[in-house]
Amino acid sequence: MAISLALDGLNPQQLAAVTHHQGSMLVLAGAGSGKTQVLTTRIVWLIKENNIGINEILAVTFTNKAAKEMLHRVATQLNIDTKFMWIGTFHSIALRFLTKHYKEAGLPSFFHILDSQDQLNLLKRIVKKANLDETSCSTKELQKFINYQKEQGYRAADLQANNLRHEMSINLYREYETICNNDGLVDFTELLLRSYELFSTNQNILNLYTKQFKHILIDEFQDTNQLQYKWLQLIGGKCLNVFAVGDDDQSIYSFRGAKALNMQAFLQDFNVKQPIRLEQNYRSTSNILNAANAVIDNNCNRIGKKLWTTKNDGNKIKLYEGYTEEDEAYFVVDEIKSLYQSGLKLSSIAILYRSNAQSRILEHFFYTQGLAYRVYGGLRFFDRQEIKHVLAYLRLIKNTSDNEAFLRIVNVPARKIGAKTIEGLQTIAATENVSLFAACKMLDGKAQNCLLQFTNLIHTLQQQCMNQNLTQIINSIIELSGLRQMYLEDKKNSIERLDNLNELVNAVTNFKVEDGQDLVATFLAHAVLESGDGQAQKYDDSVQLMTVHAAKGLEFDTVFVVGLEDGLFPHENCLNQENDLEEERRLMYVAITRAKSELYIIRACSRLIWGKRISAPISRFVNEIPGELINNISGISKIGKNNLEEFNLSGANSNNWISEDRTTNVETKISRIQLNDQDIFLKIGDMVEHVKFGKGKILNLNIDGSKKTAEIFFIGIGKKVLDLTIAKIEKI
DNA sequence: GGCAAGTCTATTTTT
DNA sequence: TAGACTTGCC
Repeated sequence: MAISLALDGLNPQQLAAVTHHQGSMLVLAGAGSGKTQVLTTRIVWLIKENNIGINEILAVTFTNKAAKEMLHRVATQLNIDTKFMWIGTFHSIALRFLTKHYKEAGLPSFFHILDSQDQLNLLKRIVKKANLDETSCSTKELQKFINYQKEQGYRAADLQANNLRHEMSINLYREYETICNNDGLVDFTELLLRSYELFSTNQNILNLYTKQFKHILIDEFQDTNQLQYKWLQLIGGKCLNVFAVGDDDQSIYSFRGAKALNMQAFLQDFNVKQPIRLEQNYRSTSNILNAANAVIDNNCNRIGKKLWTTKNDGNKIKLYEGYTEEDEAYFVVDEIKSLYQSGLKLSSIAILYRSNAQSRILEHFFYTQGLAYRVYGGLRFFDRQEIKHVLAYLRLIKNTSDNEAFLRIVNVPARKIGAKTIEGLQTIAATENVSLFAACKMLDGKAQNCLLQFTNLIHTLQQQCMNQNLTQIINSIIELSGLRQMYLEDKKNSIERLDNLNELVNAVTNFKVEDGQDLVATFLAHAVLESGDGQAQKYDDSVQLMTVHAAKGLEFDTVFVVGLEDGLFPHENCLNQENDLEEERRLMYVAITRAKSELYIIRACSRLIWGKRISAPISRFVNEIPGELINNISGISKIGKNNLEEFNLSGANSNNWISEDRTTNVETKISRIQLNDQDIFLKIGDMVEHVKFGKGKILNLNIDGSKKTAEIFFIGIGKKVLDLTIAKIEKI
């Protein structure tokens, strides 16, 4: 029996969690402790052993990736069609409620979900319309304000101004609400707030679901915010079988409202006497785990747990101290090359960094070394302009009141409908209380013809919608709107954008919905809620580059954590606040615990930040790892082991940031040198190859009349001063 | 519509 | 500082 086999593999704590009977439970699941296995096995156990119906379980996750993984595992263990199961992200579950009860929720039957960028664009227009500028009213701040209020459960009408600025924000919030209601738009937080309000004001509907759901399971509980918690209290309050899994040590999203304190509140509100602790780690070697434990031990605000393993010590953690960010990147890529040559798969290696900007230099070295890599993050498929344009046409076809969609595409491709015409339309729309689309027919003047052509286009597409499938509709949009032609003529990124349009057609063709669902609405929601992975090239075997945040929930054989300097990791903005510093430390904990067998921790003694060369002390988190777990391999630097002494990198041990003025830094000096009858350009920091000494790095250049010399560090040899008029070197 | 000049922004990000 | 993005001008 598959089910008993699944239980056989569990340790006592995991078994207790999986088979927990009555009442709510909190599971404190450490990194690598088999959390997902526990959640999915519990779902299977509930269905198979306790006769719980597949639609009587609600399982909520934070990311689509986690939801998919859960569905996949449940499907394989139960061999059932999981499409009727209530497994999904908070947002997709909320959407499901709202779609079903749109009338009670006060929504039109066809509403569109705004992503963060759409929300920001709309707010920009609102701010502009109110005759405010960025300096007096930052739209990003306004976005934060509105989302925060919604997360607290407040509508604009609930708020009372306590100063002028506050009053302005509230008024703009009110205006935003009005526009969203008129145009049928719902932002991310609105999905949650509106479904919360649906339940709190509509007892019948609430009863329907509190009766239906016998068991509720929540993953990554430490990431829940205030609204999600209140939502859960409403819907899970009567079921009393709420099973929450989380790890307070991996709470890294408090900057966007996550409250790890919800875990403590949960114990009380849901009457959990004794939480279950999963502390056995199945992922990392003992050395790696001990390092993680030692670091996180420095945090005061924790529920407290200690991970252990039966695994061997494994290798020590390798510490490499480069002298610049280039040295750091060079070392990492070179080391990965050796690992690859010794048989390691590239896809089992990850490079983790604190901020996205750090990937650039690494990418450069990967590129020059010809190693396959993949960067996570960045522009996602459904966020690309060409895709958003097509989807905006689709939105407008389905809902001509969607003014945001209208504004996006009315002049894309260009149809001579400029800012003045749009202003005219907006005036008519406001006075006549109609949509911009409807206003097109009312505007007289020069642009009338252009507007007519546009509205005719939309009408034609609407006609086609009646008797075409979605693939045909998307194709029609791309052709008839002129988008394909526009991108054909595009000088930049033409091929890429056309490829993406084709990819969109494929995505639509493969998209399936359940009976009774509105295909277009569902597809549009899918595009917003699951905008998909980064568009980085997918090689079968490539090194994975990502931020530590993005790495949560993943594991790799070999992990390089780079940029371990005070000011970068922990980030400068977090150094002064103890709470912030603790969150940074949790981030470090997440980074370390991603590694299964090999962990490299790396820092640069000096780094170019915002045009200034900064020398920062090594990250305090590195110092929190016991010395006996670390093997400092800086001595085998590919660029020369004496670098650190030679450069007298005082910053390495100082507690303050030392900033050197870039103008006095010789690194920018570029000299033209006559060499082998060929002109080459050399500057400090360049890598060169010498016939006899091999690879090296230029440390200094001395150009004095006809005398041209360079100080170069050669790998494994050390520093040499060479006469550039004779020396046989080549730039590499 | 295209190009040059000017402006902005550098912490993390899922939905 | 540098790159992305926006604005302004012809």
